[in-house]
Amino acid sequence: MKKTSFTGNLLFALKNARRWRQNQLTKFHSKTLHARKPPESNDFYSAFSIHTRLLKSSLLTHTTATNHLINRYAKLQEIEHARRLFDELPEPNVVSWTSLMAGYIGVGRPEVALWLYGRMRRSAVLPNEFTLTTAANACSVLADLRVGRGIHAHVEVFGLRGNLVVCSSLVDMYGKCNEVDEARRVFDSMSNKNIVSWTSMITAYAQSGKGKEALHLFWEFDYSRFGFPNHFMLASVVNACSSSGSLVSGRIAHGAVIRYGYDTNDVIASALVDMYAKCGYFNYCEKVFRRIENPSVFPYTSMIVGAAKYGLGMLSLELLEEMIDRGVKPNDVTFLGILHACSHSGLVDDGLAILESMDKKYGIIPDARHYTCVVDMLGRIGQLDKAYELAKSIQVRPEEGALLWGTLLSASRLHGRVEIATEASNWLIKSNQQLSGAYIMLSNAHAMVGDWKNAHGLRVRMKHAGVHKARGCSWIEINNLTYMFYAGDLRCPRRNELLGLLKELEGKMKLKGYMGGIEGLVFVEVEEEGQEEIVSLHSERLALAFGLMSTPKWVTMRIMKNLRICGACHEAFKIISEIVEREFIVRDVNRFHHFKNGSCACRDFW
DNA sequence: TTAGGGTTAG
Repeated sequence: MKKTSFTGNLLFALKNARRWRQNQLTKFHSKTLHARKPPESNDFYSAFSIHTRLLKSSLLTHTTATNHLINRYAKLQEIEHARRLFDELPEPNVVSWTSLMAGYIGVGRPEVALWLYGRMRRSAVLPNEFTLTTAANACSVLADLRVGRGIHAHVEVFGLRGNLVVCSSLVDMYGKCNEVDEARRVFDSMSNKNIVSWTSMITAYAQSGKGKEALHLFWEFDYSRFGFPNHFMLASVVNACSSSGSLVSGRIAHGAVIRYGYDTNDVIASALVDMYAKCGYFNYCEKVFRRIENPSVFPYTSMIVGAAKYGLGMLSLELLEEMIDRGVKPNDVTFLGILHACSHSGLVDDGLAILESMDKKYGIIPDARHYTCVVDMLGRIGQLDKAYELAKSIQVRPEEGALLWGTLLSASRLHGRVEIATEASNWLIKSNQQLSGAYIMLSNAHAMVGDWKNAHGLRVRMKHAGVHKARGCSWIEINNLTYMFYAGDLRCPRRNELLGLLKELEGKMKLKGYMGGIEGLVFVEVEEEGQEEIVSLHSERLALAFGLMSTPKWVTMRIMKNLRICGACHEAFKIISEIVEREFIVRDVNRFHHFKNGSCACRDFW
């Protein structure tokens, strides 16, 4: 069947869903009936008993026999047992090395797997396709591009570029390292492909924020050759829909998920909850979530984060309580969501109590990301000194510090704390992070005290360093069309009408207790910075003006520079779109630029 | 005897 569109592909899938499900059931029963060993035998005690037998018969120096045991312990995540057996092997072969490497990845220590690979390369044992796949997998987990490229080179050297599994793992590795073009080159070079390689490539696009490209690739996926999309692929497609903010595609994908019988699948449900939250339909999030019989930590976290986006911090806290009552253990990301929710709903005391309890009650040690949320929380309510002290007390790597000090910079700018903003900017410049914002901030700080020479000097330094400020923009999809809004764009012939509406909305917002204002956000009227702030204000203020937020002052609904769109903005933009000219409607959204960190912006579109 | 794809934050 010829498929020409995403919709076509999904409709085809829906039509064949029943046949496919029947097939799956048959396969499942046949697998169960013909299974040689019941799964219960594959546990630690059975491994231990084999271990004892090998020990008694002095076979622990026999490579093949011991490999079985290493592999079994590795799969059971009993890595210390596997390691001891390996260390005692007089002649470990490629299987011994690969099994142990895979074992270390399985217990969340991929760096040890790569270290073992290095040791193996220095020994007389040569890697095979299994070893290189495992090594590429370790690089994926670590997002280690440098080592990943080395593994790719070894794939070429050992003549394994034609191996389907090896190449799929390379596609995945490049995708996880955010080198999506490289992933595509490997994908295109593959003469053999299957559903896994296609899923890897679709996922690479979706996870790099290139949702449109992911969906385009999905259009090309040929069901008749590779079979119907499975739950892996559908989860990625749903993720691609949220990444592109495409509600229309998301709903169609949801239809396919239901008909394939995956709607209560934990992982897919998490992706659906996330998609509806990002596309502005929180009611749907709840519907999807409540259909899951026993939600794991993933859907709970998606819901907590979704509620946080809508300023429903109390709901996020209730969900945390609910999951704990049901015996679901929150993880580090759950707490990020909770702290984010507290920060955006002004629940500072709750947030601080949660931070305190993370380690004590749940055994999760807060890291730089959690502290960044707390700095954000304190910064939003103007407790800049506390936020600054906290930021200073945390030891961070430059990448982690970019977010931490960038957050502090935004908060100090918002509250007019020039001295803290200057400290934050200096940290960022010294660490070579977020240079444009830091330079502009420092320049503004000098300008504020009349030091124009230094203010100008910093601008010149910024130019010399090749640092440019991205132009802020927002976009929203309505009826399958994408509407773009640029900061400070004066080309709209009815801009006065639009600005009048914004003014009116701002007035309404003030009545609701909003204390901020343009003067509080921008110290000196600097073109680039002013543009960015105005855009962020548009979305935030519009959302607040519609009275959809529970605690307006702290709710931020930034849609600038990313694709997270809230329901309130959606409504607001619907109204605005009625008064702006058609030239603001953009049909081709394939030219999105993407930042390395996964956030997404559109530049130079016009 | 050893290998690949999906979800949650900012």
